[in-house]
Amino acid sequence: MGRKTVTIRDVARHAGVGISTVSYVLNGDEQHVSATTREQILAAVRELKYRPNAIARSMVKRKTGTVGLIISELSNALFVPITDGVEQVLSTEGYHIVLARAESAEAETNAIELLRSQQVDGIIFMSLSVRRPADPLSLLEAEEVPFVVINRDLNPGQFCQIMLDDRGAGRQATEHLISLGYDSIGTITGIRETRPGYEPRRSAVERHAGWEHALTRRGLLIQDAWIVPGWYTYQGGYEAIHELARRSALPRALMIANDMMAIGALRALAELQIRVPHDLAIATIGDPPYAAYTVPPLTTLALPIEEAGRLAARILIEWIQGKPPESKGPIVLPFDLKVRESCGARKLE
Amino acid sequence: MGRKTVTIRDVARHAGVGISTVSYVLNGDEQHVSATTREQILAAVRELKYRPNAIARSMVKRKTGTVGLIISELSNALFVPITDGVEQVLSTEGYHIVLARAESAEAETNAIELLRSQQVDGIIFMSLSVRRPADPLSLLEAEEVPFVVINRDLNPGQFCQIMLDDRGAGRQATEHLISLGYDSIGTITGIRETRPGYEPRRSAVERHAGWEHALTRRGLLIQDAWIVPGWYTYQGGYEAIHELARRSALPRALMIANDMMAIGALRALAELQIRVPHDLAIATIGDPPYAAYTVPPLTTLALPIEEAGRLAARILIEWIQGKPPESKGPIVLPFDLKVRESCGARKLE
DNA sequence: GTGAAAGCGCTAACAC
DNA sequence: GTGTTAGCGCTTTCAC
Repeated sequence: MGRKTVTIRDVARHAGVGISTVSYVLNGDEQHVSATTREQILAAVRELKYRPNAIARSMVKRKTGTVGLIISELSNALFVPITDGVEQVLSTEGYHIVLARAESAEAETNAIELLRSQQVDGIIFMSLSVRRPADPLSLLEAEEVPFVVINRDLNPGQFCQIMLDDRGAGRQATEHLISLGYDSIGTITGIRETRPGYEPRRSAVERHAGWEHALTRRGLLIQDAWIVPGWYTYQGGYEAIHELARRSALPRALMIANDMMAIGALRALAELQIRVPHDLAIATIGDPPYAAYTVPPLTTLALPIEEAGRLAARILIEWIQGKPPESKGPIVLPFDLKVRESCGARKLE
Repeated sequence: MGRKTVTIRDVARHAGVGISTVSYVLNGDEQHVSATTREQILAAVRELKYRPNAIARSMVKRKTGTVGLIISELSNALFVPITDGVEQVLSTEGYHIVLARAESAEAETNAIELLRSQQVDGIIFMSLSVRRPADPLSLLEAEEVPFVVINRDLNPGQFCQIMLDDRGAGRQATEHLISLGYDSIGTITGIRETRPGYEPRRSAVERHAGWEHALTRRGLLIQDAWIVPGWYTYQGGYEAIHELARRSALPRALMIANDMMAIGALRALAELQIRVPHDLAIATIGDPPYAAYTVPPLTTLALPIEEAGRLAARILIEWIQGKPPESKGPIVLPFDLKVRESCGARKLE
C-alpha cells in the first residue's frame, strides 16, 4: 500500500540516529531517550509520514493485537448487539476484530484454522444457542489459545462461557403474566426439536422449561393444546396463532418465546380480530428496537446481549494479557423485564 | 498461540528436505517438486500439525489478505446486510474482514490509519449517507490504496463509489401511490436538516426530492402541511403522525421516507383509529424482515444493500489484484418495489 | 528438482 | 543514551 513504504530505517537515517532509538521513541520508552533526540525523531516521523508496520511488529512480538469473532449467522438478531459490545471494549484496548462467519460445524473448524493462521491473539464465539461438537474447542484449550464462548449449548464449566438465563427469562415472562391475574397461559415455542433446516436450540428448550416451571409452581394448568411451535420465525408465530385459534378455546395469555414470533403473532391476531391485551395478553422474550412500536407495544424480557459482548471481550483481553479466567463456571446473565402494553395492566389487587 | 510454534523449518527438517521445497509444496507449486518429495512433506506437515503463519507470509508478500470495513454505526439497519454481502464474496476469495467503527469524521481518519498500519490490502467504507470531509479519502487515493465507498454523500465520480438510487426510490414509492388513485399524498421525511445530534442525510434529501418530483410530474398538489419531519426514527415517525393529525385534514396517502418511521407511524395511526390503508395509504422505503408482518404489512422499496456489499467487495478484490475500476462514475443501484397491503389495492381502472 | 541465502520491517538484547 | 545485531517465519531469486 502506498508507493514506496517508508520504514523505521528511513526515519533513523533521516533523523541521524540509530534504528533502535527510533523504536524506543515509537514505543513510548520515556526514560531511554533524551528529549532532543526524541524531538528530532518525531520530526522525522512527521516529515516522512512514517506509519509503523503493525505486521512486522506482530512478527517479532508474536502478538497481533487482533481478536477473531466467529459468528454463526450475521442475520441473527444477536449479531449486532454482540458485535457492538465486543467492539466497544476491544477498540478502546487497541485490539482489532477479525470477522468470520461459520454457519456449520465444519465451517467453524475451518474458521478457527484460518483465524489461527492469521495469528489472532484470541477468539470469541458467538453462537445461536445450538449444540455443536466441542472437539475444536477442546483443541483450542489444549493449545492454550484464549477464547470465550457466548450463548452456546455446551456442558457448563467446560470452557470459559457466557450464558443467557433463558430458563429464568421464560419463567419471569410467565410469572409476570400470572402476577397480572391471568390463570390460563399458553405458549408459542421456539425450535425445540429437529426439523429439516432447523437445529434445536437450547434457548427454546430452556425458555419453555421456564414457562412450565412458572405454571407448575403456581399450580396452574399446563394444557397441551396451548403449546404451539413457532420455530422462532415471524411466519411461524403467525401460523401458530391460527393453529391455536383452530384448536380450542384460547388461553387468556401467551408467553411467546421470541420477539420475531411475537410480531408474527400480532399480525395474525389482528386478522382474527383478537384484541391484545384485552382478549389475549402477550409477553415475549427479546427486545429489538421496534418492540416499543408494535401495536400494542410488547412487554418483553430484554437479552443482556450487548453486555455479554462487552464481558466476553474484557475476559478475553485479560486472558490474552496473561490472566486466564479463574473460574470456569459459566457466567449467566439475567434478562431485563420491560413492561409495555401487550401484557395488559389488569392487576388483581 | 500454542505452546511452541512449529515452523516451516521444522517441517523441512522432519521431511529431510530444504526449507524452500516445503514452501513450494505449501503454495501448490505443482511442477517444481517431485511427487515423492511432496508426499513426504505433506506427511510431515500432518504429523507436526504445522499451520502456516499468515503474518510471516504477509511480511514478505506485502499483502495481508485482509480488507478493512469501516462502518459509521453498527446499530444502523444497513450494517448487517452490507457486512453480509461483503463477507460472502470476501470469504470465498480467501480474504478476511477487519472491522472498524468510526462514528465521527476524526474517528474515521483514525480508523483508516489503524487499518493501514495493520496493512489491510484495501478498505470498504459503509456510511450512513452523510457528508464528511473527503480529505482522508483523497489521501488514500493519492497513495493508491484500493478502496470503495458505499452510500456516502460525495461528489459523484470523485472516488469509486456505490450509491443507492434514493431519489428514484422516493419517486417510485410516490408514483405507486399515485397509480393506485390517491391524489393527495403527504410525506414523512428523514433527516434533511441539521439538528442537535443529527447530521443531515443525502438519502433524506433525495427521497424527498423523489416525492416532490413524482407529484409535480403528475400535476398533484404539494401541500406544506403534509410534509412532516420524522428524523428517521421510530419515535419521530410516531410523533409525525400526531403532528399531521393536529395540523389539518389528512392526505389520502403518505410516502414515509424509511421503515423505522413507518413502524412508528403505524402505531400512532392505530392509536388515532385511523385505518391503514382504508383511511390513509402508506408506502415506505426500506424492507427489514418484519416489514411483511406489521399490521398491515408495509408496501415498500427494498434497498439493494446486500448486493451493494457484494459488488463493493468484488470491485475491491479486482482492484487489489491489479485491476483498478475503469470508470469512476458512481454505480447507482435501483430499489425494488414490494407491494403489500399498507398501500391499499384500490386501483382506479 | 532441490537447497542456501537474502531479505520483508520491526523489537530487544547487548555492546559501547 | 545510543547504535549494532540477531532474529520473528516466510517467500523467492539463484546456484547447483
